[in-house]
Amino acid sequence: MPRNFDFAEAEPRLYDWWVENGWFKPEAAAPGAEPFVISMPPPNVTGSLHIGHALFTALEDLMIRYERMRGKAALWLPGTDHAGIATQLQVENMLREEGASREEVGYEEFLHRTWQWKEEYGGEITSQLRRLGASCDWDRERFTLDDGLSQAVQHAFISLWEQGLIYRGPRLVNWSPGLQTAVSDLEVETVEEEVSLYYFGYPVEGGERLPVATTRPETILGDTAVAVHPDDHRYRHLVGKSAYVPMLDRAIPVIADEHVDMEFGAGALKVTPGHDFDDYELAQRHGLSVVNILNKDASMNANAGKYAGLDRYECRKRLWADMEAAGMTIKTEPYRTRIPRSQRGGEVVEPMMSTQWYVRIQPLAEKAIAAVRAGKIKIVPERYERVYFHWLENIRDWCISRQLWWGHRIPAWYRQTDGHPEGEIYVGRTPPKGDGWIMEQDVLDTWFSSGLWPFSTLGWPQATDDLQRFYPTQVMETGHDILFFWVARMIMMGLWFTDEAPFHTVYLHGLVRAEGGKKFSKTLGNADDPLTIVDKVGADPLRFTLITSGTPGNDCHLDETRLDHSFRFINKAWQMTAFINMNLDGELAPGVPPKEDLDLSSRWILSRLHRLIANVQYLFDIYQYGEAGNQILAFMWDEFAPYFLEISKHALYEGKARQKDVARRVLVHVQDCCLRLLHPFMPFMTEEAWRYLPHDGEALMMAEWPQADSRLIDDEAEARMQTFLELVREIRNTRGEFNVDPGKRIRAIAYEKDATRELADNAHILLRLCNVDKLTLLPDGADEPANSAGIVVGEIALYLPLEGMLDIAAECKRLAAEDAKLKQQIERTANMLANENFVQRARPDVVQRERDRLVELEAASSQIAARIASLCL
RNA sequence: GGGCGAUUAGCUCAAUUGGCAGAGCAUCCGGUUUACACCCGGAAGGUUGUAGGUUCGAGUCUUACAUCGCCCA
Repeated sequence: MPRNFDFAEAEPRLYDWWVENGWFKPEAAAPGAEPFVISMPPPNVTGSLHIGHALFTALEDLMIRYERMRGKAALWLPGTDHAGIATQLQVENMLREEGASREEVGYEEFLHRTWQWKEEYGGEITSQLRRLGASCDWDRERFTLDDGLSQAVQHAFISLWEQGLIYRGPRLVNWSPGLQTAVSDLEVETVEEEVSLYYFGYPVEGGERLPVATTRPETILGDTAVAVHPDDHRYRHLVGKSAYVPMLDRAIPVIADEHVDMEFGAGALKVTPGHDFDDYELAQRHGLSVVNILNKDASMNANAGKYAGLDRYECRKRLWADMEAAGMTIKTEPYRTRIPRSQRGGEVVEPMMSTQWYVRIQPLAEKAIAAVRAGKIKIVPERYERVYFHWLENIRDWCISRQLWWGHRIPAWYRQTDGHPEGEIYVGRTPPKGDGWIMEQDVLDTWFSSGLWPFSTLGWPQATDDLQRFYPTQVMETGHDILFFWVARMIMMGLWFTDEAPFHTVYLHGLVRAEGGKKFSKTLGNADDPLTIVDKVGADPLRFTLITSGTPGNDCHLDETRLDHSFRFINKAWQMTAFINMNLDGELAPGVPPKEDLDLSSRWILSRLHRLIANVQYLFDIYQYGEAGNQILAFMWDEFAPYFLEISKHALYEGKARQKDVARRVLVHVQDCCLRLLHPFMPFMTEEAWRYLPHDGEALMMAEWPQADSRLIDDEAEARMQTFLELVREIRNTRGEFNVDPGKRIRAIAYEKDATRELADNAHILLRLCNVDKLTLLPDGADEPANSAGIVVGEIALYLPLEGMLDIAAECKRLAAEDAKLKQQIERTANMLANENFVQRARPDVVQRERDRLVELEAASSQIAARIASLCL
């Protein structure tokens, strides 16, 4: 076995080997095996791997590998998302570099170029996932613009239309002037920013001025009313009169509405229904007209009069300057308010009137709420269920059309009637009979197709074999930041179209943050490329670190020192395997030796192991993978390696054949189980190391997941071993105290009784762990050993003859300190037991534990006292 | 304005139904014991954000507050 695990060599080799054997496919399981399916959250096809992908890969691959080892027909279905806006922007950038534009090359050519681009770069992300060890079924890989998925999208759209759940119409939408498309509410981020609040007097008939404040003066040009609160005695008398739009002199009414905030600004409100959502609603109530003053690129249109053609911000400046000159302005002051910005690109989004396609979402949302309420879908962590409900209960119709070229073209057709180019609408895959039908130009929101992902990837709407066998899926694992965008929409669409919850569990992970606590993202430019980490340390440490760095749903920081620690743990586990491997010799009977052959340390380590297995199982059941990983590490590094491996050297190097065999079988069993438990966390090292242990079966990834065997859990062995290990630590400390050379072998002496006889039977423990080569038992009443340091753990007292090295004064000081510590603990425990309430109300096992502890502490204390009496007084 | 999360060792984080607060890194001391210096043995480091409440017992449950972060309006 090689001295170190060469991850750079082994990772690609093992991955190819796994793939070649078809083990990533659900068909690798026994026929009729219960399926376990995860649809991979499809990364953007334009994207390259960032740390968030690495996290979901680590988690999902862990779940999949675990279930696969449990014998399930595990299917992790991978794919990518066409990411309408993002991809289109990439290709437009490319064209710009060539000095061209989307419009110049034209629709057909642009799509051609985009597909070309996708073919060239779209595979990058999936090849990166492979480097992390993702055990997905690549033969089933899907892309949201595939034929099959496109048909699913068309089918869904047409069904919703036929059910009256899709409508088209002019509404106020979030308009992205740079991208020149509508975006949904979710794609707009509002962030508080420092802006100016402009105060001015609105001219009213009769010469009065109605003071108004706005952060967007250019929208004055689109005002269709000025509103005051009906109870506002300052302005009540103006209601019903006309006001005049500054610089345009357009007459608009002064109206009264209870929604006007008398406290804000100067107390009156300018109403711009064409460019403000609240004003739009207000206008609806009052039957006001709507004026649009913007072009699609956010320059001013003809309704802006002499300002037409100006950019929105240029217009703001000019208009304000003109109003100032006209003496209409009052003041400007700094003001903090929330500015809506496009999630993609960051430009300020304008509410604008536009004709778009919408999903009437209420009926779908109701089903989605009911499914979670009824427990058909569980969200982990549970607290996100409230977030989910809140969003769905207040949901607004979903604007699904986008003015893009890259995406699923809406299957709708228009024909001119009575001079209206869109006078007649038909929805269907192909145009209806007759001439003059023109296909809709708009495409669908990418999330519309993503919403179908768990079933469209399996062949829906066709009743394929895969759909029948693998749908519904089991777990949806993704980031909590896309709970609304994606998870809720998948649940809505899944329930609506398949009448089944698309998965029974939603596991939401947190975001991986960089040093400053900022969200990793490409636009922030601080996303460390996970592959540079993989190049440096391999995929296993990255995966293990990501999984053990946080708890479900909570954000975590990726800490380099933890990464380093994971790397060293992987080396440690490799070295442990190497040790066992080099101590094998010939055939070994499989499984755990019979109980009568097991010595104390074997019974102890097997008990600890099976307790660990039970714990890990419990933790996996409640999705606490990080804690499970940490417990496996702690068991291996803090118990198995430093104690059992060391102790086993005695049997291996000096034992009889039978003892060697038992030791080997226990070592192999424990390490084999550990590698199995670790495999879902770190597939590469474990797979490679496992080959060097005796094993059945070809690959660890296809080996059985360990089951805790309660017959091997042995409280008594654990307790007695615990005492011995405490003695070991005490001896080490005492040696240190008196500067005994670590390499020097020393003796120990004890009075003979049951516990010390057992210790003598296991004297090799002391030899291997603290270099005590001989334990002498004295009969009762024998003289106390001279020149010895004394050690007490529970009822066992040991004397370490230290000849010239012992300093009596120092030893007395040490004993006194030890005694003081014991007395303190005795007091605490005694007080607890003296408390009637505690004894009567606490759980019996807790009370018993305290009683046992008290007995042990008192035994130790009296022995220390005796030692002090004979040595120091 | 409403909701959620976080606050634990110098730093990054754990702590499974409430039962003696733990790791890693950093710090200090000591070690080339034939699996591992990618290592081993030790030490130090805490009023668990603040103030109350429930309980025999609170990091954990509860109330209020503070600071930071996120989501929704």
